[in-house]
Amino acid sequence: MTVTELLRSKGFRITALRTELLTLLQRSDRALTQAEVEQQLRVDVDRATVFRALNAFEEAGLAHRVLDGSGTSCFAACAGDCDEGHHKDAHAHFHCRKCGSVFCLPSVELPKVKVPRGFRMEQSQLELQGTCKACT
Amino acid sequence: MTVTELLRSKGFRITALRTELLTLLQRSDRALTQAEVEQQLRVDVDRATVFRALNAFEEAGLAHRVLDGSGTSCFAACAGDCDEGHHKDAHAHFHCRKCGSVFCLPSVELPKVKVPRGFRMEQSQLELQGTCKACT
DNA sequence: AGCATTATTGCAACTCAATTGCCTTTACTC
DNA sequence: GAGTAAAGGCAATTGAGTTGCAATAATGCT
Repeated sequence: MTVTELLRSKGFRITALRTELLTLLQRSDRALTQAEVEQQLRVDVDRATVFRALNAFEEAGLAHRVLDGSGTSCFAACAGDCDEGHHKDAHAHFHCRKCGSVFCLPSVELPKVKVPRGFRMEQSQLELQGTCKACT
Repeated sequence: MTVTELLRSKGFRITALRTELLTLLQRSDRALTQAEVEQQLRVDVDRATVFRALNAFEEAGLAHRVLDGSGTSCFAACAGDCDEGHHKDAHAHFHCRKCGSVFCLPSVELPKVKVPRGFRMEQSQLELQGTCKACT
């Protein structure tokens, strides 16, 4: 599916920003913060606009959100089969301590865990920290 | 080891705040945000002071930091065998979606994962989301 | 193509946690 | 008890995240 088709299939309108934004996320091999997104976008947009677009993408299942080590949100395009509000990207994320980048590791699967009696688990994330390929 | 001995063993001075703070963290069954810590402390202290104390504890291996779902830091006392800068608390954390609490789950062990060639893993966290015992 | 409808955007203001500089206070050492 | 360095208080700042509202533009319909 093209970016345009993807956007349309979720009921979004086709605007310069949203097209560029989704393309950018798809082409990146790592998750980007909003600040990074703003720098890399060719179009000149307001922070609030990017903010709302990213949130809309997440809710629609076009992108998923990861918290980097310091608590800032990073976004990456979803593999493809995510639904509204339900992300099935069951993979780990790697945070580089040197450059701060967040990588998606589709090869690392999430473990099945048992939570204590009374708790009901709905989702899980596996976060790894270390040094990335480029920084080694 | 008593709280005082613990503090002294890490080279800290014995102050009212730091004693109370470490005691509070040890007695809590869940990780606390700085705001929660400030509310629960009997002594009246500045935010910056609590901030520095928590960071110092983390660096010294007395407490570990967990990010709650929204990016805020939570702190919990370490089990005991953590070193300066190297936390060995290999357990998962549970974030309740209703009350926002963060629980340590010592019973859930972290999986051994293989990272791609070129990456060097140093640490990992397993974060679970759902509904906690009290909120069910 | 023209028009109405409604999503999207820009602007501005605001929240809140996190953070820092600087000066004062105080716990610890000798 | 005096000196020293850590710890604390105060004030100001950063930066991400949010929101309301009015202006703009994409889409559907005729």
